[in-house]
Amino acid sequence: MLDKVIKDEFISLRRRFLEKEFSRMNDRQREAVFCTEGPLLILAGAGSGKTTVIINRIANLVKYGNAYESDFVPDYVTDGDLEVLRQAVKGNPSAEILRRAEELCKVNPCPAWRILAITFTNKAADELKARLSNMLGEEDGSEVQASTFHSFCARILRRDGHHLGYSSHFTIYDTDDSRRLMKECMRELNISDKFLTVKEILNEIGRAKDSLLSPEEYMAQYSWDSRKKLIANAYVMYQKRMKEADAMDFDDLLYQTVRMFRTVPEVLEVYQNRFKYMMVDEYQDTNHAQFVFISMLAQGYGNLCVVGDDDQSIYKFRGATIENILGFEQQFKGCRVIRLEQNYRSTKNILKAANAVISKNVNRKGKTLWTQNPEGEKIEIHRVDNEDEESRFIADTILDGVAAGRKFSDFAVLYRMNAQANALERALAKSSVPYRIVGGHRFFDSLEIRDAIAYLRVINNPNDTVALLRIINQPKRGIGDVTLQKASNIAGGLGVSLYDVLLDAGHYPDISRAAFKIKEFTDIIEELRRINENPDYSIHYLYNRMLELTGYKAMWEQAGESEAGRVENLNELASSIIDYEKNSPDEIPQLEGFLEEVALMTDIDNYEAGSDAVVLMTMHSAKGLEFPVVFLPGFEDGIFPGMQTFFNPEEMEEDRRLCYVAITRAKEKLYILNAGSRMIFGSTTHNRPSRFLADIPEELILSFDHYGGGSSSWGDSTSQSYGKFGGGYGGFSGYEGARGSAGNSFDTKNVRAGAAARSSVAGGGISALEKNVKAPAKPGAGTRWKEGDMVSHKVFGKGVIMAITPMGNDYLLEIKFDKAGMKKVMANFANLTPVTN
DNA sequence: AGCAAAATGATTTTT
DNA sequence: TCATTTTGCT
Repeated sequence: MLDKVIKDEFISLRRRFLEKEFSRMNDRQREAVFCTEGPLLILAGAGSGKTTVIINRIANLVKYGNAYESDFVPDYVTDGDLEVLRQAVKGNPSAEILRRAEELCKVNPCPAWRILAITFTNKAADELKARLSNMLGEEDGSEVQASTFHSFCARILRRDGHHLGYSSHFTIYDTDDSRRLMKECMRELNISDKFLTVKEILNEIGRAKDSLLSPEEYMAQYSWDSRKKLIANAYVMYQKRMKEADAMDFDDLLYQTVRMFRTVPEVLEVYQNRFKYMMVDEYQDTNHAQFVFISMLAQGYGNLCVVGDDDQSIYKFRGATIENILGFEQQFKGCRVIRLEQNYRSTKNILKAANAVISKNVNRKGKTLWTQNPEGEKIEIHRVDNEDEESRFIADTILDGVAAGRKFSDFAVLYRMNAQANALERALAKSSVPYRIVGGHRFFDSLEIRDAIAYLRVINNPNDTVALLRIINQPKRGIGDVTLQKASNIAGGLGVSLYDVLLDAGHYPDISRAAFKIKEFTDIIEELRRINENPDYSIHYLYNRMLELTGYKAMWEQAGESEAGRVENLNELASSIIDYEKNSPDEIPQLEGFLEEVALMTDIDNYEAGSDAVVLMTMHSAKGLEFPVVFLPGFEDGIFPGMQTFFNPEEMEEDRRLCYVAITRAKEKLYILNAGSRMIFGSTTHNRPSRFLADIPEELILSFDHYGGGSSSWGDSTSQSYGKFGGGYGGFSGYEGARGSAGNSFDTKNVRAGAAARSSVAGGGISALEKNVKAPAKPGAGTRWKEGDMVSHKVFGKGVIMAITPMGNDYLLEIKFDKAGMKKVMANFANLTPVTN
């Protein structure tokens, strides 16, 4: 039995040694690193060194286990050992001393493979692995299970999914595949897309899966609601088809895994026992299913650490529930909470602005970031005429900055909508500013790439009917919809896959007419499948053969100059495949592996700060990144915060969080812009400055007003003031112009502004509407209305317009009809004709 | 079956 | 505005 004095000194020395080991972190961060046991919530503000904490925490677990908080002392500790520690904690100890000290300070170190680290992006997972390998050595570093929820679940399901009747080769469907499949289901169930759109149904199914409701449970729960009953039917058929195709969508990956954990406890136990420590990054972005998934695993050892920032929860529309992070303390009793509030990224001014904006939110844990960084420059807020001026201002400011010694890559432009990128792109190109757009149209979403991938998917899994239908007549092979419809029916009747039917199309009289053409197609696929199964051939060889044999590439090559980009993309995909083959951990890289990577990949993963170019991306995509100078265009009510947020406080809070995220991307200088008028989606809007601007304290900002209501230069006419908002803003919030509409339905989701609303609002404001000239007679081609006009309605008959209210892209008319009485109708949908007395 | 014209939809999108 | 999807026609 060791002497208590020795014990106490040993423990205290061990702590000092560990503190020295992790001395590069601040106190809070270190506390998070050493807190290894039980549930832990780390509230990590923007730029607070969150990733560093995660990495060091894992490193600590692998190297020292739970040594810091443990009072365990090994029996063999001698006076000599104490001396080693004493030397190790002061001055510059020798390597030998250090090595022995490290040995002495281990308490239940955890093997790297028993640590699970969940991230949201592949990029984050890869980064984590790279930095861990760097810190712990390749050996341990690569053994830490760092992956996304989805790829981790996919791995589990490939191994154990047979319990649910899935093969280990199941295909992963993306949203487009799901849409196609749902369209099929709706056709068969006779659900009109006028009544329920594909999107609505898939959204609802997504929510059901997120709530872990099976089709049957969903049906039972909502049997009283006829609309939901229809959705339930669609859900049932959709899941059935997915199973038949041996396919899972993104939501299935989690939903099915949890379902399997519930029904087959032995499988769950395997994973519970394996993972002694678990960490979840970006916890504020988890949804309910992910919460249940991770909770189930955590029931094993209970060592669950989640890291996140409730103020940066911006993916509610993807199912993220901020309640997961807000309620963590309730859900995991005895949980410890550590706040990381010191920011290492931004200036004091930028942080103060961010704090001020986010403090207006009610639904939050509450955190105030602080920094030791300098005060920094003030935030510049500029009001300009329109989006072209806005873009020009940004281009000019960047050029000035570069002239003053900055790099192009120091600048980022973060916008709310991808559609805002167009104007920026034009201006930057005009000024020869190198730029890069991240996100928006994704490479893997382009038509030709999706087709090419669909071919590979059919080769990999011919039961993948969605992929098969996508490419079977692409290029045209004379296999039309009618034939495929019949073939599908036969397949359904026989309980086999569509491809099986096609394989011996000759046997079925219904489709025998097309049998020859079908055989030509299946012969090609069979040939390609043989190539795929032959280990002598690489994936990229298979890919090239596929492009040749199917005639798919030739199709685009013959399509002329305008489609040259598609051919380029097809070649680009070949490089991706070769890349995959090079980097694949497998001895012989498999097509299946490539397809899985593609299915779970996004373009943001490819963002690297490599080239010296200005970066353009959405505020969402920018989360986690930082730039010396940030421009935030489009700070206008109706754009940011968006229109839909006005009536929905929760949405408003989400947009406010997004604003917080955007502001905190800036390290040194922040420019916020807004335009008096803006052309978006083909119609012009007139907007007031964003209400978020009012939240930023005056003393932090420099305000410039270039808004001249038509003047196109800010050179001389610039009014500068050091208070808030230089001049008065003219204009009104409303819309002019859009495409014409001939609709005569009252279905609000189809509401569109028609040519009827097109006008040049010179004087600004509703007055322009009121002053407007008499409506021309042609309906739908320039018709406008004013109060007192006599009109005729298809259903309601004759009436007089009593009131006009602008609403969205349209106008709400209140009409007193002779027979039908007072009615409210949308101008562009009422299909009114003027009545002249 | 295949084409051109018309309609449609558009916030954000870690997988 | 713009790309893609649906439609209406031959």
